[in-house]
Amino acid sequence: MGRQPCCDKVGLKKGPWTAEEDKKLISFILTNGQCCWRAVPKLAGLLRCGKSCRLRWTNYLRPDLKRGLLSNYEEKLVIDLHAQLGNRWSKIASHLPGRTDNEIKNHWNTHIKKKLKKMGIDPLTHKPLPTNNNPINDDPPQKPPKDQDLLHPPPRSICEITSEVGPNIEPPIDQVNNGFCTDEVPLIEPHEINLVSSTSSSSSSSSSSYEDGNSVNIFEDFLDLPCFDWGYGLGFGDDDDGIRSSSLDFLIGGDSDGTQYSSMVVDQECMNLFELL
DNA sequence: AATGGGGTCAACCGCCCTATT
DNA sequence: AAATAGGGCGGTTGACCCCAT
Repeated sequence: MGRQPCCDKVGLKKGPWTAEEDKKLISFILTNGQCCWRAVPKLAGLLRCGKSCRLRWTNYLRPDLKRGLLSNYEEKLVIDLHAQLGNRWSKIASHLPGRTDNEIKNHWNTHIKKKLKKMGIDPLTHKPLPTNNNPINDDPPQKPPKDQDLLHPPPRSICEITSEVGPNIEPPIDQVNNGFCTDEVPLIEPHEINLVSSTSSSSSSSSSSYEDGNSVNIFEDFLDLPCFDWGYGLGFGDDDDGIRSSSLDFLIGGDSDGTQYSSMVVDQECMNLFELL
């Protein structure tokens, strides 16, 4: 027989997460690490589906997430990667540390698509839009490129396309990124992780509004919690072979507009502890 | 001030691949 | 090998916010 069902979905809560639920989930994962998601709601005392917990964690609560709009460079990288990978958002997100597939997908649909169309570029094919009276359908069914297509990209360089995006766009990725092609974008180093914790109420902060109307800065809670395992796959110095850095120190930082900085260090002892879990 | 429309994004749904028994 | 569940992923929805009228 197979595994046990994920959840029976009976009596489970749906909709926006409350601050209380977030705290429970965060403290559970910080204490126990990411394990079997099916067991998480039960063990954490949440009336949520394990899947919902996973989504909440990966898309919102993960401490290594960047918040706020994508930079010009990130946007360009997304366009570039989308030209190669199609709507494989998770693959695209894996090249942008601190960004989630959901976030990139949303940004694509709400910003980039329009931007490209405005510039006469078909967001699906990344080629110039036809100029005849046969405009491209808004959302025709899109086939993801086959692997062999990825190996043999279209003749027109995506750099040619993305270089048309606008005057604010940065130079082609291959030049900016120390000669890496987009499939070789290096993972961010632990010391480069910069978690912005703004006290403003803008949507680009780490604050979250809850259904009860409260707004909570999640990272304030993190600072009170012990060191923990970020788990594999979070991009903290993990390379493709699963090798982790011996320590993780990163900033919960800010910028020139007065946002405070503080640092959190996860040392080897802590890492060893969680190896055992 | 009211309201309608558009934009944004967190969260859910359902499919599919992989792992497990 | 087959059956089944877990987890990941892309698509979609709906609530909220902002802005123009």
